[in-house]
Amino acid sequence: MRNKLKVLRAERDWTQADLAAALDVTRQTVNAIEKGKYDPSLPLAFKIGRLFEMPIEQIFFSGAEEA
Amino acid sequence: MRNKLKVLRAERDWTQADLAAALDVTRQTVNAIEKGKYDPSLPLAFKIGRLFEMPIEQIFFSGAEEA
DNA sequence: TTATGATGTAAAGCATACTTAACTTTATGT
DNA sequence: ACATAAAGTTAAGTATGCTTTACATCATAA
Repeated sequence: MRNKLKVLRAERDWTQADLAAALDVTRQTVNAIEKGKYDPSLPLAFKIGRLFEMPIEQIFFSGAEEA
Repeated sequence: MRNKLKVLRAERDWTQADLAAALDVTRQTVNAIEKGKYDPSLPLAFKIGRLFEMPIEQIFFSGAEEA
């Protein structure tokens, strides 16, 4: 699953640590999600959507590869 | 996290087993999610959204309780 | 009553999400 | 060169998502 976190962060000039704090997760978690190491849980995805004020589908997209 | 799975299923007259098959998960998984025992992973939530042709936020909603 | 389909539930196991702690790399500025 | 901030990465541990197997409950119907 790909995502726009890095761009959304850049638009706001936020560090990974800033975003992590806003989401109440660790910096490592933000880094891992941003780098596609794993997908966020649904609750965390909702938090992200709320924070950036956009639908989850506009932030995360399941590339053609996945089921 | 609450959800409308039971209603969406009812509207289509699908059993939990039908939905499970459509999502390629087990019947127990559908039952557990439907009963709020746990939340689906983000990829599964996407599949559900695609299947019912509606945004994830229209199927799942984080009630006031959760972070 | 007996059978059948749908739903509910539980235990054990594997995979994934997330944490803490620590170290490395890259870029920027002095 | 040295310091610092940001990003990248790793290991070990806990929690959650999902599977398989199995059994229990409930409604409908023959």
